[in-house]
Amino acid sequence: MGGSTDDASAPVRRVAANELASLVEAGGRRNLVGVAVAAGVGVGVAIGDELVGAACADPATVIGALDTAVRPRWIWWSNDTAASLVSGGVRVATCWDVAAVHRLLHGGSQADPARVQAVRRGLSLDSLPVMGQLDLLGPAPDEGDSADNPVRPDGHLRPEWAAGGWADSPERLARWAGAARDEADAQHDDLGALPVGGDARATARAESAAELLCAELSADGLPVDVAATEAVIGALVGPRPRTEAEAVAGRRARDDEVLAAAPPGAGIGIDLRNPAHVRGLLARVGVDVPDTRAWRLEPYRAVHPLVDALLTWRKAERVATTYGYAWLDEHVAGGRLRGAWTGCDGAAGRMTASAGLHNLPAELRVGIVAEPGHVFVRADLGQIEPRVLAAVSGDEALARAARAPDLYAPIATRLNVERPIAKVAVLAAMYGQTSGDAGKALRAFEAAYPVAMRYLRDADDDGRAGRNVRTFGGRLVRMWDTENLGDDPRAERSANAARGRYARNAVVQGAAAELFKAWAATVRARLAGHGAGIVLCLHDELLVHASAAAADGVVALLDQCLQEASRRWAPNADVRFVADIGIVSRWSDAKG
DNA sequence: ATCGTAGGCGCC
DNA sequence: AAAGGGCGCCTACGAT
Repeated sequence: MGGSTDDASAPVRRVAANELASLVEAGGRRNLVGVAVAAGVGVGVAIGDELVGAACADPATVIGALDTAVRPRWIWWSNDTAASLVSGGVRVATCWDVAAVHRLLHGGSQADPARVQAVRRGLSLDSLPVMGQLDLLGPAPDEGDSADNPVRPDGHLRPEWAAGGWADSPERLARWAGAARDEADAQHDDLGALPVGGDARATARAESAAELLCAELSADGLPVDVAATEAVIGALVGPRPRTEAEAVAGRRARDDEVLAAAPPGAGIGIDLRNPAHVRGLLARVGVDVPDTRAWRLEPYRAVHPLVDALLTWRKAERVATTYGYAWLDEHVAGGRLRGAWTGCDGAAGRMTASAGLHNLPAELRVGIVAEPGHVFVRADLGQIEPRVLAAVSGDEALARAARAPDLYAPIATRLNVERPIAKVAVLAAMYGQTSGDAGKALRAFEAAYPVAMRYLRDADDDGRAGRNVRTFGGRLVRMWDTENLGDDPRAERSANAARGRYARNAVVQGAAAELFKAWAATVRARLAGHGAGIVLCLHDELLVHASAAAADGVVALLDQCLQEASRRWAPNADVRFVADIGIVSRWSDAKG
C-alpha cells in the first residue's frame, strides 16, 4: 500500500495549510494518506515518501476540505483523530484505523500506538517504556540522537511522544502521521497473509469505518422525547423526588409493598437489595432456592404472593436505579441520549455502547421518538447467525436453507420435525447447548448439515484446547488459560467446556458482527449528505433518523446496502441475507 | 476510603 | 449427565 520508508526521522517539509491540497492530490493518487491533527497546532500528513507539516489553528476544516476535494483514505492511529475531526464539525468519507485493525489482527481491546508498534516489530511488551522511566534509568541511551524521531533506536515509540508530545509541532504531527502510515503498511501485508475464508482487508476497512461511525454516534446521540420518557419512569417508580427525603420515602414505599406480602414480622430488617436477605425471606414462605434470579423464581409466582411482589419490585427497581431520573439527567441533553461507543468489544468484536443505549428496557423505548418532520427507518437482520453460519462454514445444504425467507422452515422439513424444534436444534449447535429437547434434534441436525457442524466442532475443539480462533473475516479471538485447576478434573473439564462454548459462539457471533459492521459502513457512506444518518446500532439492528421525505429512499437503500455488503463480505457464499425494514416515528412501534 | 467480585438484570 | 455467548450497569460486601 502507501508509503515507502520506515525512516521516521526523514526530513519534514513545512508548507502553508492552503498548499496541502495540491500535495495530497498529487501524492495521494494511491489514495492513502497518513494524517495527524491537533487543534491549535496544525496538520501533519504522510504522502508517499513525503512527510509534510502545516501550522493552522483549525486542522479539522483543512482536513474536511481535503476530504471533499481528494477523498483519500486517511490513515491514523486511532479513532481519537476521528473524534477530534467530528468535534470540529468534519466527517470524512473513509479511513484506515490502525488501532481497530490491530484489534482485528491480534485480538483484545488494547491498541495504543506504543503497543501496536511493539507488537508489529516483535518487541517484548515487557520492555514497553513508560513515562518517567527514562529519569529513573538515568540518561536516555540515545540522548543527542534525534528526539525528533518518534521511534527509539530500540524500536519502541518514545513514551513522551505517545503521551502527547506527538502534537507539539507540525513537524511532529507529520512524523506521527508517518509512523501511523508505516503501521498501516505492515497491517495491510499481515491481513493479506491471514489463513481465513473471508477478505480480511475488507474487514479492516469496514472496522475502520465502524470507528468513524462510533465517533459520530457518540457526538450525535439518539433522539429522545424527554416528557414521554419521564411519564414512563413516573408510572413505574413515582414522580421525580424533589428532595433526598422524598427519594428515601419513595424507595421505602416501594419496598414496603413487597414486605407487606411477607408473613407478619418476617419482613423486619430485610433489605430487598441484599440477595442473601431475600433468599432467607423466601425460605420463610417455603421457597427454597439456591439463588434468587428471576428465571429461577418464575415457577414460584403462584406459590406465594411474595414472589410475585418481589419480581414486580425488581423490574421497577431496575428502572429506578439504572434508567430513572438520574439516568435522564446524566445522559440526555438537548433531546438526545448520548453514550460512548466502541467499534468492537474485547471478545468477538461486537460494537458496544454505554448509557443504556444497548440495553434500554422495552418499556422505555416509547420515549425514543423521531424529531419533527423526521422518522426512524428501522431495519433488523433476520436469522442472522444461522445464515452467517451457512456462509462461513460453506455448508451447501445449510446455504440452500438460507435461501428461504424463513431458514428454519426447510430445516424443519429436512429434519422431519416441527419448526420450533428445528430452531432449538440450530441454536443448540451454534451455542453449545446439548441439554433437554435440544439434544435429540441436534443429532438430526448434525447428520443433515455435517459441514456446518464440523466448522462449529473445530472451533469448540480449539477453544477446549486453549487455542485462539479466527473469525471468517479475520478477527483473532483469544482464549484464556485455565491454570490452577489441574487438581480438580471436574473443574478442569467444566472450564474447558466453557472455552469450547465460547469459541463455538465467537466464530458465529464474531462473523455476524463483521457482516453487520460492513452493512452499517455501507449505509453510512450512502447516507452522507442525504439528510439522514444512523443513530443506533444494535448488533443486528440499524436505526436511521431521516427526514420524512427521504424515508422511502432510505428503506430501499438499507436493503441495497445489505445485498452489497454481504456480497462483498462473502462473495462465494450463495446465502441470502434478509432485513425487516419499516418506517416508524418511535422506536417501540412495530416495524412496517 | 478505594478496589474487585458476586448476584442480579436489561438488551442482542 | 449436563453445559449457550456477549455487553453495561446496579447494589452489597469483603478485601486491601
